[in-house]
Amino acid sequence: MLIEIDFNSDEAIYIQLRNQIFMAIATSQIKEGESLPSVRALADSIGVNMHTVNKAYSTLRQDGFLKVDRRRGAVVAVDIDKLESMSKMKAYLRPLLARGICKGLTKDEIKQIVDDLYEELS
Amino acid sequence: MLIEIDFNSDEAIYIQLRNQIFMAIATSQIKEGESLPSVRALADSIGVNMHTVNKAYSTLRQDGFLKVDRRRGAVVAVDIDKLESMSKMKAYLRPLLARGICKGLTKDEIKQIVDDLYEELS
DNA sequence: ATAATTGTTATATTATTGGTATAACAATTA
DNA sequence: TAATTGTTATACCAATAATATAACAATTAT
Repeated sequence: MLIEIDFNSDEAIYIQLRNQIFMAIATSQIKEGESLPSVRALADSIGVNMHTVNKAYSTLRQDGFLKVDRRRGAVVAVDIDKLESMSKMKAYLRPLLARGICKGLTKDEIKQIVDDLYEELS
Repeated sequence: MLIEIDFNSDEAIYIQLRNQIFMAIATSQIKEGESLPSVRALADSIGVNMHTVNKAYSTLRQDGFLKVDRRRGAVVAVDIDKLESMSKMKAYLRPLLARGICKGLTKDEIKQIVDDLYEELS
């Protein structure tokens, strides 16, 4: 798994990590049932503290993307709750779309971006 | 202008403020050329410190949503840079869509949410 | 059986950020 | 002249992000 952290970003490291794991799962670079590296191994490989990785894993577990097995470590196991996912997506999207609308982006332009990203991520 | 702050939210107050101003501009509750309340007046009306409002206004100015006129205060003046807006939108959307794809949301379901939000925000 | 590795938890420290509290400044307005 | 504007500066407190050790029980490998 290829993880790239920008240490000059204003985005927290554990958030960057979480986002890249989102993308790795979406693009099937990591598949359902497979294990992620151990917190120590991943921390070592990207040069951050173990707890930073642990925090990313913990939030992913809490949000239903991983299940932790004592034997196999952090295993990809996505808990599908469509209603909740739709609701969260809408809440996250609302201020973003409002921002775009202010900047004159049309509905079709937004949908085009969605198409592009789906192409990129699937 | 109706501003509602959730003091129990984990979202920073100045971010909540900024997002609601995005939405107020998008829905034309505040129109181009109109002034926002003074930082002190708005701070008073929602019960927060002046600097919290000032921070929201400053980021909005920096991102090209307001221009500050010594006489008229913070005036809505959206600077349209479509290329940059598209680029930012794509960057913001990427981890969100990755998250949605992991949760099994289809392209059409995302587009439906975009439609709903455009209906709500325009 | 022993040693090593797993996720997890606990504590402590440092730096940064968010928010508040005063206070002052120059420019503008009433 | 007095009041209000955005802006800036300083200080303080609380929460968060990240690091550094350290230990624990459970599991795995030797």
